[in-house]
Amino acid sequence: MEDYMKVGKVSDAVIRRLPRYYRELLVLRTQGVERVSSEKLAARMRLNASQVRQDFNCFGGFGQQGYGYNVTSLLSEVRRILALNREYKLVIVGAGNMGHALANFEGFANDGFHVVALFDNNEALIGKEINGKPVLSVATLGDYIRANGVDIGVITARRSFAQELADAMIEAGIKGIWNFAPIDIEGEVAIENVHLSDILCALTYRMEHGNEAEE
Amino acid sequence: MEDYMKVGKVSDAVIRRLPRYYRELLVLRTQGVERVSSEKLAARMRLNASQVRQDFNCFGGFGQQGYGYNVTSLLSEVRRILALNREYKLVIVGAGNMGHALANFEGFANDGFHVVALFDNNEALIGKEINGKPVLSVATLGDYIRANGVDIGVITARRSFAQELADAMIEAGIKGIWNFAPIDIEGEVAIENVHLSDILCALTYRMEHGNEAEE
DNA sequence: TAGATTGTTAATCGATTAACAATC
DNA sequence: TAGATTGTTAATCGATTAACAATC
Repeated sequence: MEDYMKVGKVSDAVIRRLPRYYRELLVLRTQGVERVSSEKLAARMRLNASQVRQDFNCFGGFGQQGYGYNVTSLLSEVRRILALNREYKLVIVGAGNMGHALANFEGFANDGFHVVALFDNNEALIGKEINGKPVLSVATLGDYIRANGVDIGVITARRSFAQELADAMIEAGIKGIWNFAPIDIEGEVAIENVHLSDILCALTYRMEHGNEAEE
Repeated sequence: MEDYMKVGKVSDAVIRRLPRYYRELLVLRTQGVERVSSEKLAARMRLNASQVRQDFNCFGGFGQQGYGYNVTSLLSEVRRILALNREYKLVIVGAGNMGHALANFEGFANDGFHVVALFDNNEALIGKEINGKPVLSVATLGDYIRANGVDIGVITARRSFAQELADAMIEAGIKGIWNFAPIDIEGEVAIENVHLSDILCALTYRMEHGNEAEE
């Protein structure tokens, strides 16, 4: 194992901040900023400078005393830590409105995420194309994943199908699942459950109870 | 102020769990379950029973010793706490794929969220309808919010417009903002920033580094 | 009453923040 | 060298978990 792979158990809070660092560093690079101190980066992100240094030091010493962090090299370290320095094949299961939106998601463009196909059980959709990607029958999902080495499965199907779709994809060797159905998918791969309704409810809570604790 | 309104400062972690309780209680009610103990509820949600009791006791004593919690009445308490016992008017700013998907979002159906209009600056879209809702010019956004008492603004516009759209909506008296643009919107109202790319990056992190710390 | 389970206080654990020696 | 800023240890803060008296 390479030296830079030796990371201890990293807390969920740190993992959630990594993509934010990545995003902020992209902005800094776009602005042509060459170096940044933990203090400046923290101020931009409304974090604490100690926290920024602690976070990066979970993975290695990327800074230099008296100088700070080189934006370009820190960016490339964070990319590597997030495993964004490779390509991913995605399938979207459920070709409804949400599946449609994700098939056109610009956020995929930059970071090597390639939607290779959508799946649905609606005969009217099967055989069509969405954003140039074929819509296939859910019956062929497992075989397609195996045959094409698909990495990530995105679930936008209804709640009642979500877990069995996940099981089928895991069985077929998928590495990660990004679930938008309103149920907590479980399984022995990396899973991110996104509950849009939950976020909306948190919003109404804050609208009602005041906004001090915002994010 | 009513007695039940007296809540101290509630941590973000608790607020994030409230919608999950709500969702789980809806399932229990659907299954016809009449009462539930903190232990059973915790087991279903993979939480700790103490935590469940602590969480509810931020807002009041909803249980009964030796009995547990009545599902129906707890559900109605959580609904009230989340401020879901009223109706909300929403506008969606940005009638692209994501705006389109949200205009059709089923999660809105149950909980009194009503999308009343979409806004875009694309002349080709203005005047059209999406899911029966008019697409209007962004130039009329502020006036529309004022005239119709819109509660929540959903931003699915591009990054470069997002903050100024938020500012305009806040100026017009909006109460909450649900932002999907890849930037952290700031303002003196309740705001939820959803960064789908960030979640996807957290997924690839876990795919690469193993899944022990999953959610 | 006896059993169950809450509400609540205390203990533990982990994450954030502060401090500072190391060093560029 | 002097100044700046890291990496890292220690202190603090807050959230989670355990324990148990109260009570239905």
